[in-house]
Amino acid sequence: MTLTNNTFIGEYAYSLDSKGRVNIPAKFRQVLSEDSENTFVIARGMDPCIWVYPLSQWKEIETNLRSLSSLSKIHRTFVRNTARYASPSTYDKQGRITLTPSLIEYAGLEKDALIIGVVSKMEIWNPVQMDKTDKETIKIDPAAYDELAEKIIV
Amino acid sequence: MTLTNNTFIGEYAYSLDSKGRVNIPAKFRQVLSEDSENTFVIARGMDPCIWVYPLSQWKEIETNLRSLSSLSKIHRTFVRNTARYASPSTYDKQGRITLTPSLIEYAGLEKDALIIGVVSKMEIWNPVQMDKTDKETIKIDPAAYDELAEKIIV
DNA sequence: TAAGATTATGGGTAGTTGTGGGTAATTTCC
DNA sequence: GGAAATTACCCACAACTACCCATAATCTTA
Repeated sequence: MTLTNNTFIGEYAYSLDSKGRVNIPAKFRQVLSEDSENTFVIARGMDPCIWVYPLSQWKEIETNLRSLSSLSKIHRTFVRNTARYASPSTYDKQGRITLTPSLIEYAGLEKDALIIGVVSKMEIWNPVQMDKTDKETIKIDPAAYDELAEKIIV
Repeated sequence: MTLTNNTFIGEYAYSLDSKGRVNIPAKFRQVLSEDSENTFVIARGMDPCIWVYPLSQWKEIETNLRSLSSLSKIHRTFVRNTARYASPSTYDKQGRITLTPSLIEYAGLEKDALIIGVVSKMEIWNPVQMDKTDKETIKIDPAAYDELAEKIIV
């Protein structure tokens, strides 16, 4: 079965080893496009988790960041905050990437790591934090969902 | 793994030695394009930090500065302030560049130096100053910030 | 069901990287 | 021109990282 390139769905439970390595689900590695050269870019997520981009996708973000002028304070700040915690990571022969201590701390990762495919990228969560975030999410305003409905069909 | 030339991301903690030298992260040296000949240009940043450009990129900036007319006061000032404190620095066999006393003072650098890749160049900060700036950043207009994020982030 | 292939996890090792300091060459200043 | 200070270049060591191999668990296929 051939799935769409660079499209990640599903949830996987892995463990983080003492060297800060996590496995990338085999299915995700298989759909990673050739031009990403076995490499992902890890970065801070908007939620307390790690975002993992295919390299090719990250390069597009870089291109967009380049278009922002350093003369503008808000642009400078945005570029810095985005690039600062990002780091390329090529998976090894066993299919693992190495996370940076800074990102491990940011996501509050310990032994268990939950990898979730969110279509264009993936997220790495501490399962405990994911639960907590789930519960908070219930409180989301239903009106916001209605607004969404106008943008996307499920 | 082939990363994009002259594109710097990530954060690194280094120390400034008694001779005013700092290490350039190995990853940054690896992506520095050939035509920069192991050389960076250091300059005053808009924030209290040092901006470090690949030589090749700095040459482009020089070209742009040439195009600004000296008839305009703001142009004159901008060109003067940009050029004034700029200085080329080739890294040694260990990968270190030497900073000028003037720039070390401007950035308030002491023992610790935080090097941040901001895509087209890098920044060298005193970690304490970076923290302070981070906290001030919270005051930035969140709506404008979110708007930027929507344009850039995937 | 059994055998083979793939996948997840742990650990060892050689090469790379970061840091300190030394020495020779160059510049500055009297 | 010569002494002092500065700069550029070199070596050495400790820490770390990338790469490799081994093993157990899981999945695939005949």
